[in-house]
Amino acid sequence: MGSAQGGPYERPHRPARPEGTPAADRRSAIRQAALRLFAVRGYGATTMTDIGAAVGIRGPSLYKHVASKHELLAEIMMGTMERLIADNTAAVAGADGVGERLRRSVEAHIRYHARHRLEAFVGNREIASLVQPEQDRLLQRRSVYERRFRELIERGAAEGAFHVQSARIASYSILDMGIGVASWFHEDGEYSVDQLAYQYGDIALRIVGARHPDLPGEGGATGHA
Amino acid sequence: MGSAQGGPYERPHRPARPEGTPAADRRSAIRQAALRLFAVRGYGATTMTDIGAAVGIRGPSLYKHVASKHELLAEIMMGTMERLIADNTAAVAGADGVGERLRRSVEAHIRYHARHRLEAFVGNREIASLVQPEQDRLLQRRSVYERRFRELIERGAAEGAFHVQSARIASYSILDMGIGVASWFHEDGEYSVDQLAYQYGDIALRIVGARHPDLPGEGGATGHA
DNA sequence: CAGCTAGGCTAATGCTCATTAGCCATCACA
DNA sequence: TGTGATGGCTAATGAGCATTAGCCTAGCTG
Repeated sequence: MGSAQGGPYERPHRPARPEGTPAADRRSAIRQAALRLFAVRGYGATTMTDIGAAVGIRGPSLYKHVASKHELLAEIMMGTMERLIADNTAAVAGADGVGERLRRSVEAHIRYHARHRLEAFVGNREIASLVQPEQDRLLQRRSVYERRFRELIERGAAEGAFHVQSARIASYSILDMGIGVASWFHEDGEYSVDQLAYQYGDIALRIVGARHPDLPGEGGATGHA
Repeated sequence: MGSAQGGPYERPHRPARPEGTPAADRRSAIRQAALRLFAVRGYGATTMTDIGAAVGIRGPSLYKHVASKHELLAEIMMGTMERLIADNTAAVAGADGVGERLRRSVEAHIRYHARHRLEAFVGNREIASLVQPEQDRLLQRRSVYERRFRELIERGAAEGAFHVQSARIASYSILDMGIGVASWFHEDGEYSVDQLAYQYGDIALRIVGARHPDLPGEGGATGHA
């Protein structure tokens, strides 16, 4: 016996569950592995065999857990967008004033892109790899997210708290600089996620021309808490 | 007669050169077509047949003009990076003072990302699709480009003209917001390339905490040096 | 007008993949 | 102890693709 398959291969039957691994764990391990591979090699260059190998099984066995490679991508990307929106909702809740709301929104944005850099990275790069019903849905959700920033800045400008030439451009520049974080941030780098979020919050407030106590401008870093 | 190939196909022999098309033009038409397709579908999802069809020939005929699909991508990406660096060099030449140098650098950065949005878009998204000698060379060139911004900001901070918490983060945020332009800019949109470049120049100066006469903001001109 | 070259074309070639089929061992549970 | 479900595995299947081979015509050159 040994290898019961009868194939010419030497590999013994691995115990089906190395640990106490309920089905859900295995599935999420697959998603994690796929995420890492999509981030490093790109969706198109990642094979089901690669993903399987990363969790210790063969490519075809993945189909016992996921419907398709596309489903994996769609799930990762949609999940990312939804969490971004949910984080924004939570961040903004109970904040008074446009300045505070913008700061919290930006901090949540940065925090997400730093903490979940792979998700964010893939979520931004692989849009063209999505197939049609999903691609449109994703873009719609993204535009909801973007609109929140734009409208917040428009409101701030209308109230006289912000001073921008274009709310649209201000919002894009703030969002895009956050997206960039996902491509260079490293956990063990110079700054912690919290420090990063705080600094980007300051930068965003500068972009919209808000004056606020923490950043007097001249001697900028001085007063900050 | 008609189709001299003898195949079962109905397609007549297209004149080899619809216009006065010297070899170089055909080659650059191919590069253009490849660029557009890479941008829209992604490198991996674009086939040689697609590229051929876009210039009116069959996939295999492309090999009379280019060595491989990879070569096309590498050429596009390297060319983009080199022009970005060259534009920066030209922009900065003869500029006095860190503020002016930063403004001109940013304007050139934005201008490139708006005018050559497809190149810039592909250049940023398809890094993982490059094979090894080229990928490293590209990343090296990119880090040269990034370093220019960072060092400029460091210098400005040292001179007391800029006020940033981190030159690295300031430079990344400026570069990243420019990269973002390539993904949403549209020639016939709300702003011209020049207007866009100017606005982003202002934003960059705000990010680095430079006071400057053009953008008083709310009493912003107050402490102006 | 002979012949070379450039640049098309079709038809292989030889992969690489995602996905499906069909088989089997383990295990929870009766 | 028997049995059904779960989750592995190998071996198709079928498609798509980059690239190569080999052929052919038109047009220039002499």
